[in-house]
Amino acid sequence: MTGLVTGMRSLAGRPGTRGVEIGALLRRANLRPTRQRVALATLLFGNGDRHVTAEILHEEAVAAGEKVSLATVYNTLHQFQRAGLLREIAIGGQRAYFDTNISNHNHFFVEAEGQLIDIPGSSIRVDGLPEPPEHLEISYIDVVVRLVSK
Amino acid sequence: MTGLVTGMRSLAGRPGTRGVEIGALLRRANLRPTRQRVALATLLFGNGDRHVTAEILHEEAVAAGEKVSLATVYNTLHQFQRAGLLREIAIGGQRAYFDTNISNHNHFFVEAEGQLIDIPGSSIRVDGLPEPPEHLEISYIDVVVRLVSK
DNA sequence: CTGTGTGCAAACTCTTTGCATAAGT
DNA sequence: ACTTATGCAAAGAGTTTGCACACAG
Repeated sequence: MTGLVTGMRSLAGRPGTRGVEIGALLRRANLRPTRQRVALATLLFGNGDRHVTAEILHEEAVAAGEKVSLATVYNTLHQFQRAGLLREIAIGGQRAYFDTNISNHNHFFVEAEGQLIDIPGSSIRVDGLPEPPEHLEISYIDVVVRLVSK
Repeated sequence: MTGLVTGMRSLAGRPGTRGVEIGALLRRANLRPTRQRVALATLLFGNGDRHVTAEILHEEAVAAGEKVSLATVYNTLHQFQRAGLLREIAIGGQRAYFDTNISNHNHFFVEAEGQLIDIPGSSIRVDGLPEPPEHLEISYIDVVVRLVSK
């Protein structure tokens, strides 16, 4: 059995994401560039890869002076996810994390702080995976490396 | 960089678990063998490895004629987990899964049905893991292989 | 008896939804 | 104008908690 690079199924590539291109990014995803979406997208994609919860993103938007409701943040995160701009990370617990890095990669999870750290997709290889049951195929492989204090 | 077998930190070994030993199992964990705990432990450990949610276990207990409240099922699952008899699996979503197999292993997750399937711990190897950040060490490595219909 | 466990209901957290209003094209 | 998005508040899931009663040792 040969090694497998982990990560999610292939997605449409995401364009460069600085400043003024946010509108185009949204339009390409068939999402109207409303004020709220632009604000959230700017927070998410305007400054490198990020891991956010709905609540964190909402707080940031409010702190930045944007009038956005938490419900809209949830809706928007899911719209972005459907559009392939975000990926949801399963870390257990009740809070949902979204990752702006949609390329092949995995995560360290610092249990004490609920903090996620990227592991480049090129580093980890998973070997020895059994065949999936009949009629099922691998969508993607999640690797979460849990960290605790030494 | 060398390969790592995935799984959780080492735990006190669990004894064989058929029939009459349940009481001893509980006592060893410093948990009084109450009627409810014995009933739940029997459902959990009496018949091979299992993956349950609180709700499923509660339904089974009720179906088996046991008078147990859902709150007690939650309490009991967490007590068992603290005692090292169960492990919680992070599959994302809001439902918490508990696994009676506490040895090194990982999971297929059938997204359509919310079903978990064990992958023996001896099969999977993770290679190429970067060093964790300062002062942190690996607690365990979660590998969840998500499956979808072909 | 004494202390621990249980059951119930209420509280809590996170998330989703329905519907009137607002905004984009 | 026409359609889609937003905001609010309420509902919904899953889970936890407080406290009186019940039970194991």
